[in-house]
Amino acid sequence: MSVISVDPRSRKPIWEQLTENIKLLVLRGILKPDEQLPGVRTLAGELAINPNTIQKSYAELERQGIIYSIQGRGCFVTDNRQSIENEHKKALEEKFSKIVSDAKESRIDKERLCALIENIYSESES
Amino acid sequence: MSVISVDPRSRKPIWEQLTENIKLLVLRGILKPDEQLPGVRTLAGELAINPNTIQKSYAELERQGIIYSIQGRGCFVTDNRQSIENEHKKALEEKFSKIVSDAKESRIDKERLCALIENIYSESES
Amino acid sequence: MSVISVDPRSRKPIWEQLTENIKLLVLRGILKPDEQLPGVRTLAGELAINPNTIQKSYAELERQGIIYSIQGRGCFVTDNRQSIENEHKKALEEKFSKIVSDAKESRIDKERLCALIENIYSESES
Amino acid sequence: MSVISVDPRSRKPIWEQLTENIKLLVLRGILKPDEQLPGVRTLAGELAINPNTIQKSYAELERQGIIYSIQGRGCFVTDNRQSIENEHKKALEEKFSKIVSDAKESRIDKERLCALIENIYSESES
DNA sequence: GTGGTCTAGACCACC
DNA sequence: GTGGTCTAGACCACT
Repeated sequence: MSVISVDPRSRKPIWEQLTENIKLLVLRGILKPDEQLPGVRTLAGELAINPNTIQKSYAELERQGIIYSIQGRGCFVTDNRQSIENEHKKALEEKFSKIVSDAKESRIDKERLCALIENIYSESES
Repeated sequence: MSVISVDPRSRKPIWEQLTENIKLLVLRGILKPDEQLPGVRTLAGELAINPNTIQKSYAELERQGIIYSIQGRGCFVTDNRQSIENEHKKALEEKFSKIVSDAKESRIDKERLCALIENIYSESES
Repeated sequence: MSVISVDPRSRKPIWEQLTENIKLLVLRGILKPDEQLPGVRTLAGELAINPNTIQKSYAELERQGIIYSIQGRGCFVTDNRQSIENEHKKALEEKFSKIVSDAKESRIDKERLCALIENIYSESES
Repeated sequence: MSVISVDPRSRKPIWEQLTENIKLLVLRGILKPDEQLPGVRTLAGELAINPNTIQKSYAELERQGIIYSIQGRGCFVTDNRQSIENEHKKALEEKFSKIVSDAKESRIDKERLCALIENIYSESES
């Protein structure tokens, strides 16, 4: 059984959810380099969605360099996890900076933000 | 002339941009309580977009309790700025917490986050 | 009537042909900046192919930054023709270099290649 | 061990890569006339690919007149290297001409092309 | 009206 | 068996 799941009722397109989902699995090392992804039809069956939707997601992942496909064999995880991870961190920091700017504009104290950070980082390791 | 502007190329719907835009103007006190908003057709002309889009945005703002409309007169800003501001701050803090969780999961140091905060808060007041 | 055409019997996917086709029209200035492209259904009718195929092509063109789409309005040509043109030239030169290497390996005289170039460049301006 | 290699990740079908690969070996004289090619199963084992793929490639090579097969014995290189070479050169020149036309249309100077040629031909003999 | 997404089902080349 | 392409037709949000 797969650990992948999507919410068809979300406003975010299923193929985007799927893309992000798999990206995270690769980032966390749950999907290891050169490991084969489930086939489009298989996964479509498990998630009860259309194979084409899976296909679109796989195509996007390949475009992003996270997976590669071999004709007649299937799709596999690339082994450049490091660069993907760096890119992901950079994107996160940008989003973070943007929201901090918003917070500043709304006159939220920076101490408040730091306190929130402390809370989250001191939570039990999941 | 209004200080309101929208970007039709953005992936975010125009009516959402407009809603957020006006919400900010109220928050910053640029639009004061009981001040009248520009008419639907007027604003549509200025922004070169469809009046229905403006209408949808005004409806959303009324639903959120930020403005009220009087039949045959127009739309006006409500005076509960304080509660709107609180709500806005709360929403910001939730988004902030969520992204901090993501950062933690990606093993970004909390010191890094605090440094980013310092940078932004020490920028010149715009 | 449109100047766009595709060959459904080619080995190259229709959506790729279409993408390349439109890219050339932009490059040659036949499609001008901010000009609207034909709608997916319209073009699908003209070319007697499925709207989804057009859609895939438009999506790729948007990803390449050659066009942009506005929700509910349509697709339009971007105005960064210069950068697209440069990128295109660079790609052409790479392909050219690669084939010259092959020619060298096959012991084709460089004089022969230059002669071919002369021939083509002295042809009547189309 | 053979000097043949293929890249299963490439978008180009493996059997095509293989065909081209062997063709080059014949052209360069590494595979000499009447020399026997590795057996289908042997080569399949070495390259870790499906025997059917090798079979398809050998069939294509035979169709092109580059090798011939003897029932129960195996496949052998034909000795009409000259004609193959000529055909290969002709194909190269056609591809070359086509790309030069594209370059002309993109207003790349012919001097630029000649310079590229000079560079490549003056490189150290590999 | 537009583009964007999704489904269902087909066909293809490749392995 | 696999992924890749294409068709037909539907639904959605946005304008």
